Amino acid sequence: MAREKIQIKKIHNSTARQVTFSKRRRGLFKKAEELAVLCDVDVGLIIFSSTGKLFHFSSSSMKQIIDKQITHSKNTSKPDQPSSSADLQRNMRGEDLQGLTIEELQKLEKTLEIGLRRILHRKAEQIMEQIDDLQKKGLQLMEENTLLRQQAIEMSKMGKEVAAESVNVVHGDGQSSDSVTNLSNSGNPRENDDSSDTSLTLG
Amino acid sequence: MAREKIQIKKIHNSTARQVTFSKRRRGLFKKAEELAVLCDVDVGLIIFSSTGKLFHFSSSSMKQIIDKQITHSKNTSKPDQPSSSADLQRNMRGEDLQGLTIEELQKLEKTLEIGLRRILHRKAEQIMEQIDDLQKKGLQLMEENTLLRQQAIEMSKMGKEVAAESVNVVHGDGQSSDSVTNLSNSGNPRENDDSSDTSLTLG
DNA sequence: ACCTATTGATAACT
DNA sequence: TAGTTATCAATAGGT
Repeated sequence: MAREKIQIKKIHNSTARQVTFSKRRRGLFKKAEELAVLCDVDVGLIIFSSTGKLFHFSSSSMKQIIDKQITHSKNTSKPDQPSSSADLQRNMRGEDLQGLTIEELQKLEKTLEIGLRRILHRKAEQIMEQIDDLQKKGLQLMEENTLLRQQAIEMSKMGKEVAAESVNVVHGDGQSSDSVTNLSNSGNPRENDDSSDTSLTLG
Repeated sequence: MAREKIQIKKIHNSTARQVTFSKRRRGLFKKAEELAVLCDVDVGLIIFSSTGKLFHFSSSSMKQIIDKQITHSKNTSKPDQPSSSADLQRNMRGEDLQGLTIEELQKLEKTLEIGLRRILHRKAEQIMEQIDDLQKKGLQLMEENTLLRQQAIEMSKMGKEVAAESVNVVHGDGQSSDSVTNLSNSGNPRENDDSSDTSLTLG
């Protein structure tokens, strides 16, 4: 949609692909949100880039709180119980239906439809919650990483100073810090951390 | 992006909202797929309409990836309950879903879908039975009618003969058949219920 | 559902 | 990565 029409197939030039990803991702998020607002629907959008970055948008979150209240308030009223609970439960599984009238079947159908709708809705919410969670954890880990890396650098400096004082380096076990020991990594070549708004990198 | 610029806020006219939903949903799916292909990324898109309908798009193995991530992160929390029969029944109604995992929700969904399918199947059977029944009764009545009509004709002939003899015609109303009275039932107050291709409505 | 004037998105370039 | 712009694509309102 621009200077030239393009074929919808993988862009092989990696730079161009990255640029297009950036632009189109924004556009997609924008349209997702517009749809959610205009039409009053729940929209969830998840994108995993090939480098493991996660981008997501979801329109429901405030909605969950409201739903919780509704679900809760529903429990206060429901004196309904025609046949036995066990019968009803079997009926809801589609068993022992032979004795039921069309009206009863219709009522059962409605109940299941509503239940199914709620379950689907909740499932989508759950997925979005999980994603939020992952994102938060990822960010925490990234911060932790940064901190540890700095500590490693400082330790490395201290090590050099010690070495300068005496050529005899005790190669013993008398290490002080504990949590830092496993930090020999540094083999982490990705740094840019261009993180835009909602991105998270999974190792 | 059209004849007139619009504000991004809920469309109050329900018809217009539905139309816009339809159009924009298509557009969004298209763009989601284009992004996935052009940039070689995994895209997952979930839309819940306000009527409970679910629309989704996902490129490649989104589902697996999400499930994996979720399963993995699940280990970090969740006390887990065995869940009583009463709980299950509420869950099947779509209530108290907050504590359930996605796996549990999925299982519930499957159970309800199967139950719903069976109920619809049984309902269709029931309806067919009733229709058969009505048809039989209808045929019976038609035969009975034919008979009665013939009798009427004959009576009429006899009446004419009698009339020929005497101008006094007896205008009797003597209805014979009994089964005709019960034919006005089928009172079904179900309303439109637009969704659900699988529903069967009796007029 | 189809049409089309208009707005919006974006490919190529800087 | 950000900004510009010519061009293509999406779509709001109407039929």
